[in-house]
Parts: sequence; C-alpha cells; structure tokens
Amino acid sequence: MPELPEADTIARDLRDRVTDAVVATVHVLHRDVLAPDLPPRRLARRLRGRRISRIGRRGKNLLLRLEHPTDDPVLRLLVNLGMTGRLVVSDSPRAHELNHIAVRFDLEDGRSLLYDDTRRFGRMELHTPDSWERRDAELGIEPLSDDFTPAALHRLTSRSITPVRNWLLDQRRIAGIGNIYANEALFRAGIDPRRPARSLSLDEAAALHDALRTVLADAIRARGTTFSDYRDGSGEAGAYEPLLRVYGRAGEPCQRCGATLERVVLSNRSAFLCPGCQG
DNA sequence: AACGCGCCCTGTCCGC
DNA sequence: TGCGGACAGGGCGCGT
Repeated sequence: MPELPEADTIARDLRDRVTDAVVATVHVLHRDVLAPDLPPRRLARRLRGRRISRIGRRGKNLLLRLEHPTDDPVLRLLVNLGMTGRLVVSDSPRAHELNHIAVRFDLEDGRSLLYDDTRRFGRMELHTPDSWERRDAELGIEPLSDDFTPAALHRLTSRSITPVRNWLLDQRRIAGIGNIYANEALFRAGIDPRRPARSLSLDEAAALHDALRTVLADAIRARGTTFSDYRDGSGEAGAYEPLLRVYGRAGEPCQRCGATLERVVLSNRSAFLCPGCQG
C-alpha cells in the first residue's frame, strides 16, 4: 500500500540507480496499467532515446522526468503504484522475485527498470509540460511542505461533513495520505476517525497537522511500511510496520491506555482506533 | 456538488 | 485437501 513515505523511498532509491540512464526500448506486457489515452506503442515511441534526468514524487505518485537530446519538450512519466505496484531496477538482488512485470523499460546500459504490479491497480501517465500543469493542479497540498500549516488544515477541513478518515484519503485535498498513515495520525492526534471533518477545532487540526508530519517523517526514515506488498526500489521491505500503533491491530491492547483497539468500517474501508484515546 | 458505494484485480488466510 | 468467502485499499465512475 504505497503512500507518500513509500513513494519517497522508491524515488530516492531510483535516483541513485537510474538518474541519467537512457531508455532504449519499452516493453508493455500488461497494457491495463497504462492510462486509457496511452497506447503501448506511443509510450515506447515517445520514450526511446530519452534520458531519465530527474526522479521525484508528487503525493503518492512517482515522477520520472525524461529529456530528449534535441529541443523536444520535457516529458514526465507519472507512476501511481496503486496497491501492489513496484519499481525495481533489474540488477537489484531481489529483482528475480518479481512475478507480475507489467512494463519493462530497457536501458542503454543493459539494465532494465521493471514495473511489477500483481493486481494491476497501478496507472502510468505520460505528461507534456501543459498536461502536467493541469494534472498537478488536481492534486492537493503536500503535507510536508511549508504551505501546509495548522491553519491551512483547519481551513480545509472546515467545509466538509465527511468522516475525517475519509477526508484525509482524498488526494485533491492533501496529496499522499493513504489508509495506514491516516489512521496512525488520527490516533496520535487523539481524534476519532468517524468525526465529521468540520467538527475539528483549531487545536485539534493543529494536533492532526503535527501527527501527520511526524508519522510521515518517521515512516520515511524507516523506508516505509510493508504491510503485505510494498517493496522499495531494490525490492526490499520497509521497517515501519512494527511502529504502527493502531493500523491492523484490532483486538490488541492500546500501547498508551491499554484499552482494546477496534476496527470499524467507513465507506467500505477499515478504520482502526483506540476507544479510550480517541473517544 | 459533495459524498458514498461498487468495482477493478490477485493473493492470502480462515473456517468447514 | 480443497473450496468459498472475507479482506487488503487506491482510484474511478456513477447515482443520489
């Protein structure tokens, strides 16, 4: 379940390994991971000969900047990893473990960048500067940026009646939060995930703001959470899972107050909470 | 128009 | 041993 910390970890790994590599050919093995307006042949034709000049992240999406030796405009490949997407370089020790390679980017140096996705919930989009500008505008604020302040969070939440856990998952509001870190942050802020977003006081919004930043930064430091499927850019698991305080821990005692942690369902998706700390 | 729901997928786990 | 069902949950299309 790659969220912002997992995407960040993968971007850092790939940055070290494939920055300045040049794409030779692209092989699409499962076209359903490509955006509907991106036929495999077009992806291959447009990427051939391009240099991977920069690797970044926007929300939970990976962003590969691809430059051409002539004056062609820069292209950006956006990779949303969905639930089970992985981006691994072929010379990683664990690359042979990939069983569901959907797209293979063969590089001129003989290696390949492999996109593996068991469930094929992931999507790739290829953007021109113009289309990227529009796409970027659809994504919400970066939670680790300077623009994301307690006041900004309070202002954003103040107009929505949806449960705050659901609210946090909407990428148009804040970009990069998924179910794991939404639940973890709400626990640390002492806020019940079922509460309407607009019921949060300024103090509570400030606590949530602080919790989100702490949880995301800690998870980046731990190279992400491997709950079941996530792997980093070398195919390795993340180390944050043991640090989760509520996610996936229904029935266990709360580490803070000892009450039994609960699982509830909001919009067909699990939410986890401590009835003592988040009442 | 904001919001909730069902669907897309496959692998794993659990109960019978 | 095998099988059906629940579950995982990001994002999108649709109905309200």
